[in-house]
Amino acid sequence: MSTTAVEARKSSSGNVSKKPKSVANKAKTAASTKRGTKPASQANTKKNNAVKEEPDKTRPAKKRKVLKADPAVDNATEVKQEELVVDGGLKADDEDIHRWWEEDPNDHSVKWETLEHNGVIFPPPYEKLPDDVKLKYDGKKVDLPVEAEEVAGFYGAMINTDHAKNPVFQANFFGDFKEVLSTSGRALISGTSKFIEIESFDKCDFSDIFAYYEDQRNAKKALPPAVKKRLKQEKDEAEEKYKTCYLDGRKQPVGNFRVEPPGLFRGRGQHPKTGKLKARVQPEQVTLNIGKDVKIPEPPAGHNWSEVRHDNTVSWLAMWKENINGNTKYVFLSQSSSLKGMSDFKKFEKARELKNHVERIRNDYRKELTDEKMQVRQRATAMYLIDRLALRAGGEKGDDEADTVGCCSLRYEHVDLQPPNLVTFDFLGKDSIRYFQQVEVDEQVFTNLQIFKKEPKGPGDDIFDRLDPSILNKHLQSYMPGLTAKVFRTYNASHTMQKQLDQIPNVGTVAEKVVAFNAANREVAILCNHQRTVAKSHEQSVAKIEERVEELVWKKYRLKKMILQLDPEKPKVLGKSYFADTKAFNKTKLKAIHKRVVEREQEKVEKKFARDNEKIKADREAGEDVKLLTKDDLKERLKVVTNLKEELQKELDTGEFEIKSSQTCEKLEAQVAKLDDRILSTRLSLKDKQDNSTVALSTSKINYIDPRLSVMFSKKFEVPLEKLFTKTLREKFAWAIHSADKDWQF
DNA sequence: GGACGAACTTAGCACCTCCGCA
DNA sequence: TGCGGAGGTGCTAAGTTCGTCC
Repeated sequence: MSTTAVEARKSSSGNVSKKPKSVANKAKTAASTKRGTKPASQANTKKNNAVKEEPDKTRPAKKRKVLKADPAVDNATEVKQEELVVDGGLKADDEDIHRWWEEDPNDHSVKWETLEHNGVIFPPPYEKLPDDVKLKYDGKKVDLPVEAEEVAGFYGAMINTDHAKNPVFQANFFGDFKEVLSTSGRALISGTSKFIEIESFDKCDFSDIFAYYEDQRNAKKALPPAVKKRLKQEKDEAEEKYKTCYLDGRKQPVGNFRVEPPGLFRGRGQHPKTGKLKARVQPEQVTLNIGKDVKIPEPPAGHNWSEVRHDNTVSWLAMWKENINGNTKYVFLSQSSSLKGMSDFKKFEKARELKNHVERIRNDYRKELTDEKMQVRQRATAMYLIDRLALRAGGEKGDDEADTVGCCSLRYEHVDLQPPNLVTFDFLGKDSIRYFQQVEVDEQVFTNLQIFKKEPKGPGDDIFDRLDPSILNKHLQSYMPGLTAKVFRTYNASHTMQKQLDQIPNVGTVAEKVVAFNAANREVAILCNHQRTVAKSHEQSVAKIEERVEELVWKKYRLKKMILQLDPEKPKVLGKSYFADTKAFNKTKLKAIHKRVVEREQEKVEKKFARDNEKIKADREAGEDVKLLTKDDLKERLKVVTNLKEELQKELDTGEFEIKSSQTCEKLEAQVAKLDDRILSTRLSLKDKQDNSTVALSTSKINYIDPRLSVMFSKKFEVPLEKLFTKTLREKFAWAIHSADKDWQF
């Protein structure tokens, strides 16, 4: 990915102009969006599907149907026990494992027969600030009604964040804060009955509130480990019953069983509503979905649920509507549940099915690039971009959302054309992540894009004005049931990973193989434009590693100088090139390195001294009869530093090195070789760090790369799966771990 | 056939934990 | 052994897709 893309990310606004509504002059001849019945293969959900379930002993064992017809899952039926050695902690012979992925996937959109759960956990009620912690307005402390104080606290706790510095965030927060203030009472000058009107954000001083919450955070951090452990245990115990549910009698983990706490909406990019008050959700707003004839969880005392449903065609356990965008929030099962595993499995099988159609689809869209009908030509061009660049479909967005686009919603200003066939894409995609790519495209694609940008179109106009995702997807369904634009992303990601893995030679250490695996993963992440913010400390830590490399090279320089000092004839034996780097340092450079090395050594001694004294202090408090270290002790310890300083100065002045009598040329050469190894590995890790600084590998690993590829790699290359999948991922992908062998192919 | 909404997947960030290095 | 930082996890925003309604 280009550096430019990264830089632009920092200011997520990018340089992309917002589409003026006046030019929303679309002649979108959208085809019918009326859809037929869901294809069986897609609407493919079923009951009795748990991964690590605790079987309900009261129920008869479920009948297990083994698939034979579907070649895609043939591997699943042929797993040998000994191949399960790297199965992520799941016992190979575990009879408790419900192997739903080996069962008949025929389905009728029923997700469960019985469902039992304990509802959701609500966030704790607001705790008032201590009396001495107040918002200051115009320099005066003010008393706020408790409702308004809570909102002020939301902002006050985060004044050190980038969000809080965003003017839109501030304006939205302040607007809602004033509204809460007007409905809940008025602000008083603290300790008086005098009202004060809060009208200007700039006159608000949240620093006391911030300091209070910061203290709370630090106090929590500083708790003794035993207390932390106890608190965690208490929390776990209180939450235990919400963490699991029973789906068709099998115990399943629940995902987000906590209702989202109130706060300020943290919209990404230039979201017009960022900073608005996200209201506290009351039980009266929450709808539960649960099986019939089971105990309905009690709402919190004095409250009622909005509704209790028994809809077994959906997988959510609870839902409510949030107040900012009117979106529905759901409580689902956890990623490691059978229900989610099943839909993951189906997603990847769908992508694999595309293999059988992709050539035909490509041939067709290549032909259609010259179609007379504009809509067909646009569709073919969009298909080309989705297939080659892994773009998202790109649905239309409203004015009350951040201005981001995907393929179908690309606008004039997002695509720059440089003849003969170079296209520059520059737009903000999902999460306002900048997509910046220069690509050489087919001549006809280039010509088409020129046509789609022709006058009278200008900035703000859609490139694909005859197209939207529903038209595109409807066309795709004619090739394969359930095929949508999104499937191409999964297909291309997994296909790329397979190709990359095929190129890795099965040699070297486990660590080397993991590096190669991650490099393959990185190719996929780059394809999908998965980025992450460069850590604030990144530059600093890179500089630190660079210094470390420089010092290693300097150490090598000294060793080689010593060899020459011991035996000036050595270049004849080892070759002149061996000593070439003894000329790499001039006096200025050496001085700088010496200074750094001496300072660090001094710092180390002083830190150790302080630490030792702290320990002694603690021992004394515990009643031990020990004396604190004195300034003289420190002086004594610092002698090592003084000696080092003198030794280096002498080297600089005379060019002569102090060599211990026990040293020999052979020993020094061995040390040089060791340093070479260290320099190489440090440089490699630095490169890895820099290559990965802006690329997020996890998103593609979690969502796009068929996990069976990773399992195959683990087994074929004898790399423990723990090196590729975290514990959570091993749980999420239990189905893949149990169904892929070393020969599995996407 | 467009608007809207439900249901689900995909996504990055923030916080926490734990491991390796000095 | 203590500390910093990498890696892991939870949270929730932001997408896609598809069905319904008018």
